[in-house]
Amino acid sequence: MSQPDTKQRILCAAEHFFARDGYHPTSLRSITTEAKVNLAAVNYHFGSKESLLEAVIERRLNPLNEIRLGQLEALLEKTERAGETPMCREVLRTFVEPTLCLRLHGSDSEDFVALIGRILAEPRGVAMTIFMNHMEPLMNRLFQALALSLPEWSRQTLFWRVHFAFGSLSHIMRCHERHSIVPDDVNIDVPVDDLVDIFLDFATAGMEATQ
Amino acid sequence: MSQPDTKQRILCAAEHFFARDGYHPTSLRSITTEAKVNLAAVNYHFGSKESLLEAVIERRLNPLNEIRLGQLEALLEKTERAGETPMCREVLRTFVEPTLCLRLHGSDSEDFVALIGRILAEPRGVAMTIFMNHMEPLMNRLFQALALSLPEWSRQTLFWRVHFAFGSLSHIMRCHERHSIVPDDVNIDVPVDDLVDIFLDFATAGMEATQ
DNA sequence: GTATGATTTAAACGTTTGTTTTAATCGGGT
DNA sequence: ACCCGATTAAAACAAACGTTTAAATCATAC
Repeated sequence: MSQPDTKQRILCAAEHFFARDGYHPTSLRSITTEAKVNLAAVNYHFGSKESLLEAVIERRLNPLNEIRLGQLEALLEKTERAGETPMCREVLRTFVEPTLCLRLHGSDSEDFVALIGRILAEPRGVAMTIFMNHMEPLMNRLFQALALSLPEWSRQTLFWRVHFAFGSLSHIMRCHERHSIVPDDVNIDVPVDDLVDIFLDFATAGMEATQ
Repeated sequence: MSQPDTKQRILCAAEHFFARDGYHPTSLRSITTEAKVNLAAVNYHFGSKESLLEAVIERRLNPLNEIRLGQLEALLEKTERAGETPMCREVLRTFVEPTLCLRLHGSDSEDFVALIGRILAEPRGVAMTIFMNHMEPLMNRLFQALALSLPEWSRQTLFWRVHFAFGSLSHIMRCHERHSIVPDDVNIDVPVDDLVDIFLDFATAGMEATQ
């Protein structure tokens, strides 16, 4: 093979454009031009534009969800051994920290974070079905764990608050671009660890709020 | 004029499709078919597809922001007369309640809420610039009011938390469709007033969280 | 070296897109 | 009754889209 990484180059270029411009506005021609491959390579290697999107999602989401699930199970095991109940903040952290870590410069997954943020914002989009299939087991486990850490709240209340927390998270996943109104004296480039804590302060308080 | 409401019918149909499918996937042909007008009517009355989007946004956003700003100014006047500081929850309410009220069945603005939710999720989209121009004055005023009600927090902290709160809000604006995983025993159709309170419980606690 | 399967290439495919054009039709003022 | 600007209608426009085709090229095994 003269260029053994054709598929990878397509995946990277597609990830880049899908994240920046969205799925529909991105043409296969712009992807293949950026990837320096022939136009037909997409259909040859992936079958269709939609299958390409699926491949882009799966390449990063599967490893990410394994990390998330691993951390969550580890936390649950640890607290159960100690006869304790997991803290809401720590449950959330197992989900949030691996996510925001991908925003690190040079993590080569920066685009993916923005892409997921966009997917979460397109309720009936092509990507949502693909995405949700890969998220459902983890989501159910996370919901269980949160119910364990917040036994005083009804499932109804819990559901909405998880919803809100995910809304917040998906919002900042989209926003390494500053498309919102940023006051002059606010620095938007905070280290990832700080951002995780800033977010967990907010989300944990929201989850634990008295009615 | 045989059909004096051609423009309005186009606006409604466009709002419907833009909200459901997004801006790019929606064709002018599907809009004009639904509106029962000729294809050329869009370009005749609005100039272009993008200008149509702008008109769709402005038709509802301007009145909405007037209500929001009116309630906010009223609150600030009232508390100032009483020599008090506005409560964070009430500041947020002036923004959130008029928004979620549009989700009411039969408010004829249900589609618009979902559309705004989508716009907020497309950082570099055509709609974002249009949208932000109309939001900036209100956003600045809201940020001022929140700083007043939460004097103990730095502008940096405040900024991020406003960001999170808006993320939560935009998320539920998109989700009168149930695209997320809903447990069987959770009823997603809560009255608007209840949803406002459920949201304000979460967001206020998040805004006021101790670090 | 030659045959073989995998990959790349260039070109064309048929649709669909937003927009423009040109003619037909309408409604109110003189 | 007639005219005129505003609106509607049908048709065509060029451009861009995802996909397919068929030939050329490559790497590898015999």
